[in-house]
Amino acid sequence: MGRAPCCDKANVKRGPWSPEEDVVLRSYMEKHGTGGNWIALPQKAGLNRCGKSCRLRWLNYLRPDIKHGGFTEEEDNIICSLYIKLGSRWSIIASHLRGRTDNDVKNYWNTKLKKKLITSSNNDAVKKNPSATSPPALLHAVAVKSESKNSYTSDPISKLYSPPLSSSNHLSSMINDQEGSVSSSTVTADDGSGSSKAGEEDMLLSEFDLGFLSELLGGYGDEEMPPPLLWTASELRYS
DNA sequence: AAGAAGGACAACCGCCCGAGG
DNA sequence: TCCTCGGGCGGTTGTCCTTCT
Repeated sequence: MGRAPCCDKANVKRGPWSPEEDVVLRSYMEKHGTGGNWIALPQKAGLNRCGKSCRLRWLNYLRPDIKHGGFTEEEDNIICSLYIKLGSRWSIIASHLRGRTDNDVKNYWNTKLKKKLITSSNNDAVKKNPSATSPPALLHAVAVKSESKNSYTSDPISKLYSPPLSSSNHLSSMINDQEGSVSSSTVTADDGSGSSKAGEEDMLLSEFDLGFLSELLGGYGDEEMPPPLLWTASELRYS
């Protein structure tokens, strides 16, 4: 028996937001902030929407200083490098890019960056070894994933690159503890069920693959990452 | 010109976790 | 200590737009 839904889905509007709804939500947020409760917000604001939907709309679209599209080469490098180090921890990756949201980064990765990486790898592999007909296994895994609808747990690249973290608390401390770099050594190899051994077994990535990817990406492969650009509470609440 | 296919991205779903009672 | 609730996250789906045939 699952938990009760956060709202009555039959009685709330779903789908794309209208400009009118955006105006209502934005003006309410500018005047009151979230009030510490997203679930109650739509009722207070006079919106016939789920609280989570309001939250998502605000964080990913209406929030001030949000940038859409136009990812720079430098941002590409940061995203790729962090993906190598952290896996699909989009919120953390997004925190390193001012004005970018996790959803934005995730979409960008899934639609463009992943393909770009695969293309680059093919070209590079051919340059290095003309007789080679396929990219390294790791990048092949990306290609496999892009063609499948496998779940997260069976995603080969997630498996390889995503040392499961024991808790979001750990992630927060990881971010806060950073003094300008994201090190793979700060990531706990833990499968989330208390077995670190399983986590270690997941670290199947060879040095060759990591080196290859770093070389491929250039930029931040083995260098220090720029510090995360964390949003302050006031920025988030906009109150 | 019309339909199909693919790309981009907004939005939803379901799960996990921490806080608080 | 247990339970409930809300926030947050990552994966997936839906929709619109553009390009191709």
